[in-house]
Amino acid sequence: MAGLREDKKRRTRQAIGDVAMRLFAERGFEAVTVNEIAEAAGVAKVTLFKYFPSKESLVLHAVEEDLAGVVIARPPGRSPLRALREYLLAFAAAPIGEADELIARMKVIVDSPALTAAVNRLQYGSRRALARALLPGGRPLMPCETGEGSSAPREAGDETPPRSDAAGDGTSPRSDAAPGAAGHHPQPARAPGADPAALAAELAAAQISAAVLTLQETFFQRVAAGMPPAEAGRLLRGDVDLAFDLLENGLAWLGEKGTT
Amino acid sequence: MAGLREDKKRRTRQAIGDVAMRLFAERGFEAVTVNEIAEAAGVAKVTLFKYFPSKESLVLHAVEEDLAGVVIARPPGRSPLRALREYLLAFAAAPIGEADELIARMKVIVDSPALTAAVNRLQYGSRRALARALLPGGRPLMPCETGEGSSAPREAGDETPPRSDAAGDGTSPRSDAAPGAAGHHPQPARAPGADPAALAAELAAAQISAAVLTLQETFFQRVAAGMPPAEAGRLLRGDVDLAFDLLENGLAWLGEKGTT
DNA sequence: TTTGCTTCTGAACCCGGTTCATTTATTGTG
DNA sequence: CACAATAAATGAACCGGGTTCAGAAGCAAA
Repeated sequence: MAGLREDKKRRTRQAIGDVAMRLFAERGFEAVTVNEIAEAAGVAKVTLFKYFPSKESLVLHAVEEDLAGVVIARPPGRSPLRALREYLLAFAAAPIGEADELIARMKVIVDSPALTAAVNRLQYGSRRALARALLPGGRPLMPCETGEGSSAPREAGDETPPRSDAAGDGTSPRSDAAPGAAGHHPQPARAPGADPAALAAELAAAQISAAVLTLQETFFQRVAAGMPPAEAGRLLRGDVDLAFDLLENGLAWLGEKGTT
Repeated sequence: MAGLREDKKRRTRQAIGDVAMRLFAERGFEAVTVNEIAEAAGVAKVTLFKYFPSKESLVLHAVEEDLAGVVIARPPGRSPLRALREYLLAFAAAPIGEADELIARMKVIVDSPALTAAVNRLQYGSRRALARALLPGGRPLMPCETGEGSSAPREAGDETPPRSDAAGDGTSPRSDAAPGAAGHHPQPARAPGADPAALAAELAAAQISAAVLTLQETFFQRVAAGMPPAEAGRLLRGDVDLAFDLLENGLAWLGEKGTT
């Protein structure tokens, strides 16, 4: 039960990740080869790829938003948008541990086109999940009872750093599959039928997801540029409110001048 | 001037693209290697890569939305959202030539995770351009004085065609760059300063862009599933209206029942 | 210790993409 | 027409991410 073996595995994984981040921070993501990382970590390349499914995952294994989970787990009576807004506000207010390591990671991400693209890809995946969560699909989506305005003050320090990842770190390398026959998407690719509710959910998910990604990017860039995380968090709170006001109230103001 | 050479080049490019699409349609994107394509087209691999910057670009060289251009070129007095809506409605209404070839292309794209990811990447690029276009440019964004409605500056299509896409079809392969020194992003990565107007533009662009991508995907999937393009276009018109109504009026309805 | 399992390893391989020196057209000029 | 100058095509070697495979440790229970 002790899992002496498990322990060694955990430490190996940690070691690989650490040395990789160190090299990336020193020389940039694209300038470090996986061979170097493996050698520096004292393992074979093939071993490295058993612990991390791709080079990208060495950086992104922790970066993951599970918006769908937030929506699904929201307390009854709360609208999805409000749940998401509060989730992000809580994230912005949470003290960020290990700032240095985090800053380095963000710097590496922001400085690498390949990695920002990978972040985008991750977001695309979570978007599909969010769309399903928004659909009154499976179970009771909205009790409609509209709890009273704004009480329910959100248990202060409850954790919820992004920690909620379902299946390990995304960023899988080979999606290869059978060529001849049918499609082979992660998601079954929603039926092309003309269900306006499904499309509405998909559109809403896309908008929300894109907005959250933009917030995340802005935050990353600020931190990567050297702003202390606490300060960046403070700014992020304002940004979250702006973003969700836009989401809720729409962009009709676009084209008029005084936007505030 | 005749450009006998140019002509040959054009035909070679066409031939490569054609044979590639044929192979992709037969066996799927990932199951065909560039070596095969080159051999089947009767050229060397290196020649293929002189005509197309990447394997993906063999499929995506035509797929490109320039939303920023639509916004910039809109007639005076028209809001960006309205211009975009009309642009998409026009696209939906336009008769689509060469349906068969188009269907095959969409099938290939929809069936390949790598290609859908690439489409996403393209969209990400155009999103930045759209954000810039939504910002009333270097100059006065919100003088707060609210000039009457629309007379604003904006000499129609004069200089500063911010020429979004720099080099032909996107999907370039090597973004490599110097490791040690500063960043090297395509876009200078907007300043992390806290300009709410810039952020609002970025958020609006993200939402719009995501919505358009969703529309595009839906359309693609319908066509790839065998729906005649004319029919898909008709459905697309309704979808466009739904999407832009959502964009303009917001998602506040989320969580209430009767969506419609 | 022996048996059985998991993990690790090295080496070869695939594929997308690039470099480079060389060959093969095409073009413009005397 | 011949002849350079120029542009394009070629093959072969190379790089880096990622996989496969046979076999060599390492650990656990007997």
